[in-house]
Amino acid sequence: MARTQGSKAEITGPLVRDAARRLFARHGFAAVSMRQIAAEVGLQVGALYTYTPDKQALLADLMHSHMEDLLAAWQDDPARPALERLERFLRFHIKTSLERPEAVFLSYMELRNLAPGNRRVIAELRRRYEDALEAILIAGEAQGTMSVPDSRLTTMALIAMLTGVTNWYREGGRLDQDRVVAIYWDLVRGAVGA
Amino acid sequence: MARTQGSKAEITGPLVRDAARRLFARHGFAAVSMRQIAAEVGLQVGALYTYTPDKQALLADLMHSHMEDLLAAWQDDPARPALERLERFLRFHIKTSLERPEAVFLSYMELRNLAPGNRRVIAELRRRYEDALEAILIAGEAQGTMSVPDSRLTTMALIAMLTGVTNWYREGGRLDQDRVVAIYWDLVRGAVGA
DNA sequence: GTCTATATATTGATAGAC
DNA sequence: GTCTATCAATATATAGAC
Repeated sequence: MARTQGSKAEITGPLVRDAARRLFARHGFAAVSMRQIAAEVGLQVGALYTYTPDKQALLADLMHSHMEDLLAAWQDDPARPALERLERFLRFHIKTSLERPEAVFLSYMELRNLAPGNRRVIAELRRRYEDALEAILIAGEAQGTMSVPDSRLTTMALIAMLTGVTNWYREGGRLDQDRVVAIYWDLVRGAVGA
Repeated sequence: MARTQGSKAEITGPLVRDAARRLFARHGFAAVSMRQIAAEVGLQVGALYTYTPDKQALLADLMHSHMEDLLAAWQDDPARPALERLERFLRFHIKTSLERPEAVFLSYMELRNLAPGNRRVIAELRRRYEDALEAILIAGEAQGTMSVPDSRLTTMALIAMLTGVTNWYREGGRLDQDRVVAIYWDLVRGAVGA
């Protein structure tokens, strides 16, 4: 028999995660209390522990599922020209960063507040994401369509540059998403000497 | 009469600030207790309050003095070619970031943990620093030596890219500072279409 | 200037009623 | 599944002795 539609657990669980993600991103993991999260959802503290064994697991879970989503959503095709792959990566990264800025910011910033075991796991996932970009730069260099003197440094530089979009972009601001992508693509294309 | 040389206050005060800077940068402001800071310096908690009225003021002071140092140290010459000014800015920014990574990281990340009044002050100083770079990009566009379709976005993108160096650079690692500067300069020069 | 001791508030987490 | 009540730990900050 199917699970009860609209059972409270299936509604409240995601709400708890949403609130935690938002608050952690805005104020930092350590600065947010379980009581604040509960209040944001309209619960009392005790009820949160139906949805997470503890605060640390809540953070780790948010970061973990974000990185898994990211890696699952990124589909590359090594057979295509490297420049085309790079543009797709850029568009993917900016799109994700603007759609889920809190999750991106969390996974980027809160590694230091993870327990060592959790940190290793997330660092490894992040590494795989970085490697996806680096593979494109290496291919571009090999194909002669890019000039990338140090693929590792360039990878880190480009990701830092693109992720920075979460620091200043405001919905409904001066630039819309397509325009942002277009400008970043100009910058990145130039940076890799294409 | 001159102040007593080597009085404890003149030694301990900076030590407190150093410890706080290091710990705040590593674990985040909210995650660090006054007890941890005291222990790092070899004091008991109460003694810290000789050097700061409270924890918030300690953070604000660290960020404030860093930004003031940064702005005082940056000397631009608008009469020089924009490309030359840009290279100097890049060298200055990377040099500072590698010499004082904790201060740079703090001022970049902990705005959110400042009380509103302090936040306004630091945000304004940061804005002035960003404007110093943007002025160079605008001059480059005007001189025809750079192609910068959106000077504000490019400013934010370049600063994010350069500041990212604190995330991965390790003293004694694969690349020394001059090599890092050289590679970043290739990236930046390309990005601004020079 | 630093210590010990302490006031007061808040934290993460648990127990048991409903 | 959520509440109320509570525990033990820890937080910032202050007071007064030395």
